[in-house]
Amino acid sequence: MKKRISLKDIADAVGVSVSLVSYVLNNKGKENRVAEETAKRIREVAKELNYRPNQIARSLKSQRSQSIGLIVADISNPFFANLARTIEDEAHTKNYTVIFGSSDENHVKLKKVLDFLTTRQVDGFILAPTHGCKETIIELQEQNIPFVLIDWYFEGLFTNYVIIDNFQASLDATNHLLKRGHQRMVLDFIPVGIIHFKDRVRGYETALKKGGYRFGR
Amino acid sequence: MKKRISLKDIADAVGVSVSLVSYVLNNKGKENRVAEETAKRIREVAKELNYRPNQIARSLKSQRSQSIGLIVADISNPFFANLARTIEDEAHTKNYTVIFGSSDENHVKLKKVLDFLTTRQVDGFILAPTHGCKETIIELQEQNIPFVLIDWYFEGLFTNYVIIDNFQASLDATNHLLKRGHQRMVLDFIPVGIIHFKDRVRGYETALKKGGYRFGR
DNA sequence: CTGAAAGCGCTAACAC
DNA sequence: GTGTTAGCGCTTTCAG
Repeated sequence: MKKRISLKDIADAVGVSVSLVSYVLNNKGKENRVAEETAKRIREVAKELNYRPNQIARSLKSQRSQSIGLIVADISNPFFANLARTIEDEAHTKNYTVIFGSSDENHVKLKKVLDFLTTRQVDGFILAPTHGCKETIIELQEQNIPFVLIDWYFEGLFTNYVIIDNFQASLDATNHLLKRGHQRMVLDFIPVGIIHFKDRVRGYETALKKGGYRFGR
Repeated sequence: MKKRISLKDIADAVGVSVSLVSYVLNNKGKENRVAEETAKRIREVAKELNYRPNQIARSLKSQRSQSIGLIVADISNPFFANLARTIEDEAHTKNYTVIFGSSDENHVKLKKVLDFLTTRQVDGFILAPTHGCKETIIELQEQNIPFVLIDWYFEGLFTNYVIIDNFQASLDATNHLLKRGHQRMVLDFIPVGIIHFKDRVRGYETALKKGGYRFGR
């Protein structure tokens, strides 16, 4: 039954103070002029004892958890799963961990998950908004927790977000169809006033008008 | 710029000690006979100030991070993404958070991710082994970190694992084909000595023999 | 019924 | 060059 090794264990083994060990293991030894010999001993013992820093303690001190919360509608949805993978890779290279949560497109659940992860002190969120979550987003802003929205944004709400260019995509799609000679088409969408649907309608309409076609609702 | 609210903030606001606040907010007030009136005040103020416990501090004290590491080959693979979702739901109900990592079926990367998450003090792992990771698994055991293997296990290694019944599945599949009148079939598999492939061959062979058919390699 | 204080593992300012 | 100490936010023992 091995216990986890702490800085103190190393300090005791080498016969120095914890702070020295901390300095050396964080490579701050240079500036603090730690004796090369001591540094070497410390590094050796740390390795021998298989020391793993305790990120929790570190986080408490630094006030940064080095983790981000990823909230999507459903992590088992391929679109989000792919996203998750990319985010994971990027996060890991920056020494960040990613904790995920699914909202099921339900703003009540979204809030619950957000709260859950906030308690875990995530440093920020990447989240896919759900219908009706505007209030929650505003609260997030007020709490000063960094976040970026994906796949969706709110008109009149100043937030970071990354989405596709719905207008351009719709424009291109319509033009593509027109070019192939299709003149009668219908744009199907959910009429809930969501910004990206508006953009898509606009793209569709623009392409039609530019081509000299009729646009009706 | 709101700062995060701590127990001390509440204590100061109410005019009591932090310990009292801690008791009340953890519902240990009953046993410790906290005055109903005081308890009420504390709860009110906590709500007003929108207090969120700091799980990091809690973890440092309790030595449990309330999080589990999920390591799969690739989180964007639908099989694993589905698994992830189920695990997430279950974990959240138990007040556990799940941190994920992908190994890309590479045992070197697996070890790296394991190490990364170990530093974060996850309480345990759910992991899909990769080829060649036996050594790493043994180290995990030696470090006394709880884990359960999924989709794969090692012969001669005493670990928890959850897999499908490869033998039965293969037996059923073979029987199904035989029943439909298919007598010439071939079982294709990767000959790397992985336990579940062995089981599948065994199921296949058993079905064939039982049916009185020839089994050759 | 309530508070003081120690300690979880780590960092960093400061002292020697 | 190295050690002491305070403190991150919380829980919990022990006093009062």
